[in-house]
Amino acid sequence: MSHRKNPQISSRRTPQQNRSADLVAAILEAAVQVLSRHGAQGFTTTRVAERAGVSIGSLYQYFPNKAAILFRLQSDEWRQTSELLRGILEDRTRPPLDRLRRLVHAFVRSECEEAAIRIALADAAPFYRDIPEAKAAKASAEQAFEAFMHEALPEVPARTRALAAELIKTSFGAVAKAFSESPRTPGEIQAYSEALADMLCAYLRELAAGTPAASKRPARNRRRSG
Amino acid sequence: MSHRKNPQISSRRTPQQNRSADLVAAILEAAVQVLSRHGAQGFTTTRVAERAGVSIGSLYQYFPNKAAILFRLQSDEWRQTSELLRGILEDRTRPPLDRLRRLVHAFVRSECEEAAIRIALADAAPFYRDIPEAKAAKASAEQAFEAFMHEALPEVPARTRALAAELIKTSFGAVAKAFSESPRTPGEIQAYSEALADMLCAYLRELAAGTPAASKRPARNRRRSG
DNA sequence: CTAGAATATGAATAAACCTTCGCGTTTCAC
DNA sequence: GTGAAACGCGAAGGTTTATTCATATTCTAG
Repeated sequence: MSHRKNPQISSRRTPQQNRSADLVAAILEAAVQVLSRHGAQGFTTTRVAERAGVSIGSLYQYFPNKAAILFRLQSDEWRQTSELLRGILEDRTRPPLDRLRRLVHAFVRSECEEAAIRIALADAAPFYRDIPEAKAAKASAEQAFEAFMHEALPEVPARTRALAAELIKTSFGAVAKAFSESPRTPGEIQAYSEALADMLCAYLRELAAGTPAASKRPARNRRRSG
Repeated sequence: MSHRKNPQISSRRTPQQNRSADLVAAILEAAVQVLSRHGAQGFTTTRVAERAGVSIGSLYQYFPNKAAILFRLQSDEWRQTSELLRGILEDRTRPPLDRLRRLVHAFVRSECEEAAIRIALADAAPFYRDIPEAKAAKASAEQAFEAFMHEALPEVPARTRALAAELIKTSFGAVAKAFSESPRTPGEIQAYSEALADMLCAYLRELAAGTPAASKRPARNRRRSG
């Protein structure tokens, strides 16, 4: 496991004039296009610079290396998605399970849009994975979700709740990503989101109803505190 | 999406004598070691040959390219896991939900063993993805799971069941993979598997009980045939 | 034993790629 | 207007990597 070098992320130079800000914007837009057209494998600095219509030297004025560009794209994306999810989770006018259902639909839909770029970004994950700054972008949504779980399962022991939270977060993101990998019709997307929402809601309902399925589960391996 | 070249998979030459069979075996074993030590990024044909103690030329006698080696590793792994899962799913002496619970535990445990190689293989997926031969290795488990779902939800409409099957398969694999990516204690693994099993079982139970949570779900967006 | 097939070798080839550096150009503060 | 700082450029350096091929060695049938 000693093969992962922690790449530099902070930019070499910070844009101060308008033209350089435009240049950075052009690079980022070009990066998205290159990534979705050529995939993670074909994502090269030369191609990005070419597509952006700037010199390769200019690119390296503002990004210390290739990984920094990829990280920036992923980071922006996380931030954007975080905003979306937080907005839904914090709408206290609706009951929790209703919000969860909306969350699923919104997220799956957002994953299916621009699926190409999301898949490519995921493929490129080895380049920027393990960067501490990565978690900051997702922090907002994480926090909102913690609050949500607390609201949805007030009676459940903290340990159980934390476990459930992680499980839902994980399955949520992973399933949506897997689903976005092969193209589907809007109808399929709708039906699938509905099923995923059904599953998560069923789980939460069972947790809220007390020890889940105590009579139906084999008695061994019970490790609940109460 | 024109960037994916369908790589050659079939080997250039088939081993006929013992020494060449040994050579292929040595290469595959070395490939596993290189992959888990250096990751998908550091997986190079030179390193594999070096590690295996054979010449790079010999490697190319039996594998047409790098992707073929990776594909072979993934393929073997899928076959192996398929066997494991099928064995559990087809044990008709236990009730379906009990089998599902066992399935979860077995799968998560197997994913957590040798996590390094599994993560690296997933990272390398862009190299061998979209190869038709890939699906054959998983077919055995797929089929067993279809049968299982039919047994577990006999009364449910086929459409709903198919949707649930895909959802469970997807979330199952994705969650296990995500979970294996960061190291955990055996206790955590156990607790997490239990939670995942709880979730899947809750869902199946609700499906089996008829239209799930009809009264609790908003009336709009109902698209069930009945 | 021997010819031919199978096998093993590794230097060489060729291509792709990341990143740097020196120099010319534009902008801005004064 | 002027000097300095910011900006933009792209050829060139240097490394890595996949793959080939001519040659040498080993095996096996007869």
